[in-house]
Amino acid sequence: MAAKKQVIKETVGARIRSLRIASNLTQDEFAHKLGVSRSAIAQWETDRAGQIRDNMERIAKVLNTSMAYLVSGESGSLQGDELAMMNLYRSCTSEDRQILLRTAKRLAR
Amino acid sequence: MAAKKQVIKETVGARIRSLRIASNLTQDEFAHKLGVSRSAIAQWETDRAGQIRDNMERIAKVLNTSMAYLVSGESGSLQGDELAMMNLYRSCTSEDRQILLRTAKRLAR
DNA sequence: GACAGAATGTCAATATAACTAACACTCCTT
DNA sequence: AAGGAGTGTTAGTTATATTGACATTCTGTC
Repeated sequence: MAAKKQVIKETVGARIRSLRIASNLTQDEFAHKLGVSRSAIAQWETDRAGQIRDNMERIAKVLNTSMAYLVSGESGSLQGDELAMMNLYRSCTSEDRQILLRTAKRLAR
Repeated sequence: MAAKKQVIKETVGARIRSLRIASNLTQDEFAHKLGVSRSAIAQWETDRAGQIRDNMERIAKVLNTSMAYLVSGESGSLQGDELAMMNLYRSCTSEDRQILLRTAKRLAR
């Protein structure tokens, strides 16, 4: 109810828009991929409405990012292929993680 | 009773509960700090209902954590073996990165 | 065990936010 | 000027978060 004009420049909407454009998607195409209306996208990107969690997860997947980045904008958050690599690594058993680490050590210059 | 394995809480609710208890707060005290009803807390922690963004921000503040962790269960910064893995990955050529990704895809369950 | 008080779980009803559909506006291109 | 593509905006609807009341479990104490 209180006025909540954010001083923070980087908003969730700004990050969504930035990543959508980086993916060469129009709002319409993006909406179709997510299964929501285009006007919902427009409102997300202008921070007029939030997103329920299910949609946040889909957004992160389609834009190859993490919910953590969308929500927080933390620069340390992994993106793209680095995120994919870490997700795979985390879903491995500890034995397989050691295999990956050894392989990476061998390949790294 | 040796060192307890650090387990990543699976759901948002589990993480909220874990942090609330770590702060020695009852649901009632927690609700009062946030300005919401106690039953809302109970439903968050049992994943019967989500939280709007404003409340997520307050939750993170009261529990001394980040929205990113609450939402995704991942801390913004990498640590230990994960950091080692990512450093190695980053020092690989793009060809070798592809190899690592393929290997990880094969190993991941 | 039985009781009381505290803490939490559950459910119907309500409040509020997300979402849709329709329309408006701005750029381009012809 | 007209039309189309892309996006912004608004009112209305749908979906979800939140509340309040009641139920349940847990923890001591007798």
